[in-house]
Amino acid sequence: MIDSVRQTGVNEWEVPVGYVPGMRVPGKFFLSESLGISLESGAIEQLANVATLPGIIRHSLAMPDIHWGYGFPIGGVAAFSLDEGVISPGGVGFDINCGVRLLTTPLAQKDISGRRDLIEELFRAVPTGVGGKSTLRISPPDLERMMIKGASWAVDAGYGVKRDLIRCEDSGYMKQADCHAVSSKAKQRGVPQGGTLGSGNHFLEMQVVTEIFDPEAAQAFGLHLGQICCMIHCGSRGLGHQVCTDHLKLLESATKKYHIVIPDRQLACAPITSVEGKDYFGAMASSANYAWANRQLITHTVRQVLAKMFRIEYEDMPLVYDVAHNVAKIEEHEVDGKRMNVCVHRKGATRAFGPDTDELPLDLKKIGQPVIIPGSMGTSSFVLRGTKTAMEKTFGSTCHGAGRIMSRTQAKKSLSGKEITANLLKAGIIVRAHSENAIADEAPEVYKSSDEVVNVVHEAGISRLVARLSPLGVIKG
DNA sequence: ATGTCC
Repeated sequence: MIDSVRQTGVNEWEVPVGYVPGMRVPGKFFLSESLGISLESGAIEQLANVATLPGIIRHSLAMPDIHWGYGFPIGGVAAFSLDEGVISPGGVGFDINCGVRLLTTPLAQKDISGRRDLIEELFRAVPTGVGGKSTLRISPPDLERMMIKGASWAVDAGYGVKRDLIRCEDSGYMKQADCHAVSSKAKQRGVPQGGTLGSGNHFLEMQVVTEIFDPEAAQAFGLHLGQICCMIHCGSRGLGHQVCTDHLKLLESATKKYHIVIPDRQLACAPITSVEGKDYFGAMASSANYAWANRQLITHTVRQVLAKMFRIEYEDMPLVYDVAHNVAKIEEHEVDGKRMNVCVHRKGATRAFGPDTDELPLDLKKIGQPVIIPGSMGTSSFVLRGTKTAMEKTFGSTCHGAGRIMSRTQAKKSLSGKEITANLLKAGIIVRAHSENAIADEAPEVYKSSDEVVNVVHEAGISRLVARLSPLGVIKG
């Protein structure tokens, strides 16, 4: 492990104040010894840099999928006081409300095994790739509604059922959306992309439940062994990216205007109470809502395809849950024995609220929030549940996925997409993408093992394993 | 992640 970092608990490490100049609080991260081998010192420096920001509460945190990112590390969590704290686009990421949802079906593995026609049909129905255009007709007024009402716009417009909304984090929308803070350029990019998947690590995957770790929680989440599910991983597309780009520029000036000293330009930020901070928050919330509506639109398309192909009912494909893993939110947490509202940044980290949290629907209150963790291509995904320990240690947060260990350029140089596709097919996994290139840089070997990452958070107690899902067919950008 | 450089 890195010098001066010391172990403080099971899979729990502390970066002391003084690791970089100006730290206001220590850093804390969750990692096993074996994952420590691929830990980048630059990511720990970023974790420490975040601890210098005004108003940060308790710790700058990182999850076991930590890696080097823009300003903040990916896998980072940081909570700020509403009076003295700042908001930073680097703490949210470029893909605002990148997230993942899990849909169940009444199908069993034998129903879809080897069904290349299903994967082809999904690939045809759900637009993918960089600049992928929607087949739905989203008008500019629809876009405004998407940004204000999120998933509930989609449900009201007929793209889903009411129950979907109570199975989304924040019911699928943030009330602080402010469309006026979203540039016309961002809106222009958003209109044609409603209901599209995107590229990179985004995917739509047919999976089968292959292991149940926690029968009581699995039952409450509507999951059973051998069941076919569909996982959807995507975000706010060009709209969120443009919002991030626009506001980074504005916040770079605001950082100077408010005399905030930052150790890295990429930590551009503004007081949460400032006009610049509020504008970014409003634009970010609008993008988050767009992403929730986007995942809802894709869900609708998937349900239509499955209903038609397998003669099953649209209503028989309920949502387990939908989580955001790139977002900043105002949440109530206990700080020094007092309940208070704080601004929690999660960048490549998932909310994991424990049992008895107000936000949870009644039937999940005893169990805790479902946490959906996507695996990399060809590897397992997981469902976990939030815990009281997460509420105490991580502002109710856990990991978000496997975490990249090889750069995209390196992967394209050393791996062949064709070979990877053939190997996956041998393992019974059908992959469909626009190009071989899109497959090479998403190969299983460019990511940390998702098994190891979820084991770290399980053992540390900041979420608990519920079920394992194995891939059968995947569509990629 | 991203109309992978306005």
